[in-house]
Amino acid sequence: MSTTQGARARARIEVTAAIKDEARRQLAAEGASKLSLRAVARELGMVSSALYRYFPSRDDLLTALIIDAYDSLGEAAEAAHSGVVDAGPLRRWVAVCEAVRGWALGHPHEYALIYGSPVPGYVAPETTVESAARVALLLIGTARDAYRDGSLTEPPLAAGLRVEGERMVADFADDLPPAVAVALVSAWAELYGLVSFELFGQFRRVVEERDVFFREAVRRLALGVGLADV
Amino acid sequence: MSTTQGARARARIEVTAAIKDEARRQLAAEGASKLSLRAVARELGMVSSALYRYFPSRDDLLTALIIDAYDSLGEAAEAAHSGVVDAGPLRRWVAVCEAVRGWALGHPHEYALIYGSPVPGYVAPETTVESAARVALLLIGTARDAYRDGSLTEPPLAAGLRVEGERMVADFADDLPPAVAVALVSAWAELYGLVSFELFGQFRRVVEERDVFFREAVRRLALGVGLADV
DNA sequence: GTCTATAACGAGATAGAC
DNA sequence: GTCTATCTCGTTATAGAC
Repeated sequence: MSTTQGARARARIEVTAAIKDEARRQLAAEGASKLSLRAVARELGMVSSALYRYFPSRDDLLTALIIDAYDSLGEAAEAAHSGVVDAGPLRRWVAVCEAVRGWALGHPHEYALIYGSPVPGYVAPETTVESAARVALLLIGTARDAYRDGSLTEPPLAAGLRVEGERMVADFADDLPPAVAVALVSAWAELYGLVSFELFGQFRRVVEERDVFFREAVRRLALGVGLADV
Repeated sequence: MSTTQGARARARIEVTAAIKDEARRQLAAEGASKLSLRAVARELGMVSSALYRYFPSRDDLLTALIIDAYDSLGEAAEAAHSGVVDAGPLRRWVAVCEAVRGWALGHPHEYALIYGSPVPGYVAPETTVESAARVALLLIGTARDAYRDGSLTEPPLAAGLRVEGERMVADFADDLPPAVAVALVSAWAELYGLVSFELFGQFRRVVEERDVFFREAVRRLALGVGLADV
């Protein structure tokens, strides 16, 4: 009995994975807005109605792909971070940023899915936020460590952003000074600007030495947050 | 005779504009990858083959929309810049950045077309680069003016980026020091990271006071390039 | 010469009856 | 779960109106 259930559960997991793999292939070929349950089913030799046992709608399949992408990116960033846990905050910051870029270059279509144009008619549910936050948590962590060991230089904070900074601290950057929270959010967005421009072709004929260029750019972002240059 | 030609030319311009308007409407509703010549024709009461007199292919229509978007953005940025030509470089930098953001918020789908995920199967031709460069030229201009009037503080340049910086100077940043060219390119990409994150929903529950947040962020970008805080 | 309309192609999506 | 009839699409060839 339990073996039957186990086999059934295993089969379900396998089919779910096969569906997502095929969907990812279509994502790469046609773009997220053209993702079609029917086409996925056809490619897998299933009938479209069978897919609804695994994903109740196209949007649910999309959501699963988005969460997978955020988690895959998050794991890559966390792995890179673990590799340098003993290094100083700035080196860890750079390692996380380089992992983000590396993952993006290796998974361009999944990157576009989560950080590119929104899919028309699709709104991401709350379920995605936890996975989406993983990279940001690592970046916040490096700043927090630098703050705790006293090596962090608090950046200036415009008067008009004091309240906003305090709200940020309360919401997701506990312990940190408001100025650092504000700087972190800017640097976070700017990091993805660098990655997106490279990935989406805006650096063509503009940046050639992309590895060094990126590393130095994210180093400067870290300095802007207040991490020490050691 | 010339009036006939004029009428014909005028009609052609009007029809071309109507096609692009309708295409933009579909862009907003369905996304670029689903843009369909037939649907555009149907909505305009034309037959699909008639469209080929105006755009030799679907990709050419897309290209026209992309160029229009870059030009519309460029004009907005140039207009904002003209409004503050007499101000210092940093104020002009901020004005240009705010114009970019303002245009993006007002034209989200056209922004997604030029700075969002690439359209699968479409490659932008060289024809787009001139229009695409207009904002960047304004930003470079502010740095050049600051450099000429002596108010620019040259940012540090990593050893590994010297050659790259010199190439950038030769390619598009004549007169400027290599360190400034490199910093400009980073700031340029980072600017669009800020705009994209706001527009694509990543700031939901993260940034609330978006006007002030953006202004202060792009001010910091300007300082990173070396513009003086006056 | 400039335009629009008809018709058709091959490919693919879709809805519903069975 | 299968099949079919009917849609969509980009694109081309052709014919005729202005």
